[in-house]
Amino acid sequence: MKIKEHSDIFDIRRAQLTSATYNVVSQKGYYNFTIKDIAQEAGMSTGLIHYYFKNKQDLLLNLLREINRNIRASLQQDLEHLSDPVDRLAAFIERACNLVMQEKNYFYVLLDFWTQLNHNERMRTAIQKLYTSYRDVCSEILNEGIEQGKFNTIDVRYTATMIVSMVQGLIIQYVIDPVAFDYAHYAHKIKNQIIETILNKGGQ
Amino acid sequence: MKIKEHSDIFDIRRAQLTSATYNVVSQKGYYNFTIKDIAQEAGMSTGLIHYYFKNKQDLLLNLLREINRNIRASLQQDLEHLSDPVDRLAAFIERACNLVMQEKNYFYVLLDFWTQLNHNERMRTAIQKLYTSYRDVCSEILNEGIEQGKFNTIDVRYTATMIVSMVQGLIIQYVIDPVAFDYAHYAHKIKNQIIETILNKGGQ
Amino acid sequence: MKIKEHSDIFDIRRAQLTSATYNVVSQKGYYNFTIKDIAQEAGMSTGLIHYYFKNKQDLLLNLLREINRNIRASLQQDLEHLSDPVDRLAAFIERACNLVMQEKNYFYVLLDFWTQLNHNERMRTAIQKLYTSYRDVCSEILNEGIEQGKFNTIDVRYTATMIVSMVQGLIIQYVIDPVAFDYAHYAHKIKNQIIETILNKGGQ
Amino acid sequence: MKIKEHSDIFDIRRAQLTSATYNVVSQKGYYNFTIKDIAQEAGMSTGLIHYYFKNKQDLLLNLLREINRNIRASLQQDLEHLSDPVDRLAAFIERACNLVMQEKNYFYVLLDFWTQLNHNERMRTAIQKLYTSYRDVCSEILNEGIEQGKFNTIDVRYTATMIVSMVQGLIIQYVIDPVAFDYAHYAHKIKNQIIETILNKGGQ
DNA sequence: CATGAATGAGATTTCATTCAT
DNA sequence: GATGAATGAAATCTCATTCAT
Repeated sequence: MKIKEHSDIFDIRRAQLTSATYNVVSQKGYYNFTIKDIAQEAGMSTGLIHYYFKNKQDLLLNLLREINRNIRASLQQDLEHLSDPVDRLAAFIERACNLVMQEKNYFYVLLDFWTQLNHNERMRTAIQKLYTSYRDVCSEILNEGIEQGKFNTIDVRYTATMIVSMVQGLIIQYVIDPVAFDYAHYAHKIKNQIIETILNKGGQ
Repeated sequence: MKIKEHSDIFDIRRAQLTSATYNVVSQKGYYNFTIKDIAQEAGMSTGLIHYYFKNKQDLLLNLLREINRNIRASLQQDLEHLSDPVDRLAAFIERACNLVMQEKNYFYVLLDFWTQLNHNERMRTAIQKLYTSYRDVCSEILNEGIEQGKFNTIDVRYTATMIVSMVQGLIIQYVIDPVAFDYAHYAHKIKNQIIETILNKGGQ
Repeated sequence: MKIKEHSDIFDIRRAQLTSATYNVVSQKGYYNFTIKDIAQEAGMSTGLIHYYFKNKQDLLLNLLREINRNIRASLQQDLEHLSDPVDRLAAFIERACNLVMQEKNYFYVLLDFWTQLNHNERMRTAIQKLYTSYRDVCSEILNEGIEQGKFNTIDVRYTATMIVSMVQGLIIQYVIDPVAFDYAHYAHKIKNQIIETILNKGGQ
Repeated sequence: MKIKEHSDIFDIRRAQLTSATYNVVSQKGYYNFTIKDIAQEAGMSTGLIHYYFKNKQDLLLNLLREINRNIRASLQQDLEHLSDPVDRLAAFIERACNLVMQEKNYFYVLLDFWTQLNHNERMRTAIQKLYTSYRDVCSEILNEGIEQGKFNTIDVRYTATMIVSMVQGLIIQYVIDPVAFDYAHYAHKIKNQIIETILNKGGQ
């Protein structure tokens, strides 16, 4: 009971702080925010943050993992009610492309985390998991499609990697220069182009 | 003479410092290095750095511009002796893909600069220029190919953006996780695939 | 309660620091002291000073305002229990002249602040307020005296300015060269001379 | 010959630097200027300054002495062609009051030097000399006037000190707050008032 | 004489972390 | 659990002065 209560408050506080950290990092950037900023955003004292998180790094690592969880959960949610591999692949691409339009900060914050790739083992692992997951999910869809004779017989790992490349590459160009091209239009176009390319027209 | 000499030393020192900054940022990361690190790397006193650069920001901006200059110059060098659009396109893709293998730090440092997109006007502009340049160069090659009837009649801006997406997307996945797939192989494959796709087989 | 306590400590620390600053500036001069000096004088760490004051400027501005407050309060205290304009004028002059003898540093520190007249808007304003206050208080006394027929009908603003000039001019000469003349004697003399000059002898 | 030439250049350079220092201190303030500022103003290198002056202090001390020389010379020039003590006293007051209107910076720079009173023996001495000189010149005029029966028999040292007080006190109030009163008018008024007061009307 | 590059000490300021309450 | 005052290390930047050329 006691423990349960404690655990509840503990989890709630950690969630509050993670959320506050996301907001603060979105606005001020990964390297320009202070513990005080988090405290103010969360409406707590600075000291309390170190009660719930070992240190700043720990708090940030937690945020990264939370973001990863959210992205994957959201992706899975979008795919789970679809059964046709073609629909699933379309949804996979759409979902990834739309994320950056719905919540641009998501990607900015992720970019900031990338700078830790070389300097923080655990963060590198977390980032790697996200992209591995992308490729895995995509590969799974491709395999299903091939099994069902709806997709051409392609190199699945390579194709999955290329699909992720196209989507991520487009997103990055958009994030760097949002007015350089019509992102929504291009996102739509690559979805069609990808599906067009791998669709087994002679099939059935 | 006098002026030339002065200018020489000034330029030499700035180049030394820019180079030292590149080395230090490569190793320690954009946000973890100090002016003292640069001084030690360059074998100078800390004060001298502020004699040649207004402040840390100024030094970093200079490094970014230098990197941009180098990338573009290197790209241009590789393309200028080729005349056939097919060769040029192949070289464009190869060059971009190879860069990260030859000098992995190049990309890590660039990633670090991306975190300034939201916080530094001038750096954003510099980064945007690089990617605009990528798309422009690629578009130019595509246009040549179409004019010469070697490429299909495609949407040039879109296709250029997609090519850049594929290359950059692949690079990013490689940088995040160098052992997740056989980068060199995939890089080779997308080059062929891209060219295959836009080549006008009915032409001539 | 809670808030009050916090406020108490906050105010106490600020007062301690202001006092420490006064001591340090008195000894080392406005431009030769460091934050570290203040910290040592107050027995605190350097970081704490910036916890209570935004920066060095803020701390100094606060000191100036405190000095102003003290001077005015002390002046008012000396005058409030006197009702006869002649007594009040005598007290006004005496008080001003005595201040520099009781606490010579007061004036040295003020002199230091004067060097900010051209370079710091808020300090200029604070300094101007002090002298405006001097002239206003003096004018008020003169008006009372005239109304009561005890003083000649004189140009009040001009006379007030002249009285302040005589006092301040004497103080400055004393501060510059304390042994050049018998300050106490001269201070006494100008008080009598001023009163003698404006006293309405035909009155009553 | 050689020595003479050397000496000429030496003096010229020192004068140039003193003048440049005055300009720079006027604009930037006593404590905010750098050797580089002086070098730029004088069109020399920073190194050369230390060839002609031992250090920054030395340069400033020289400036103070130069200002003193100028003020005294200018005062003497204005007085030397006048013989009547009344005229001479009027000129003495006028000249002092006008100086601040003609060249406001003069006084600002002097104020800055006053902050050295407690911290620099030689500067204190230089400043003291100026005010001693003021009182001496004034005393001399008063003595002449008394001898010639034109002035009342007054306490000369005291009166001289008071005259200097009135003038300096007015100037300071003007410098602190140039729009608080009509300085030119008040300056004119005190001149008349002073002369009126000490003029021996029963005389002759 | 003259230059200006180079030094290096020192100053302000920031901030993660701790800990007494 | 919660607070926020306090610490102190570290970082950037400034600048008088020196000295090789």
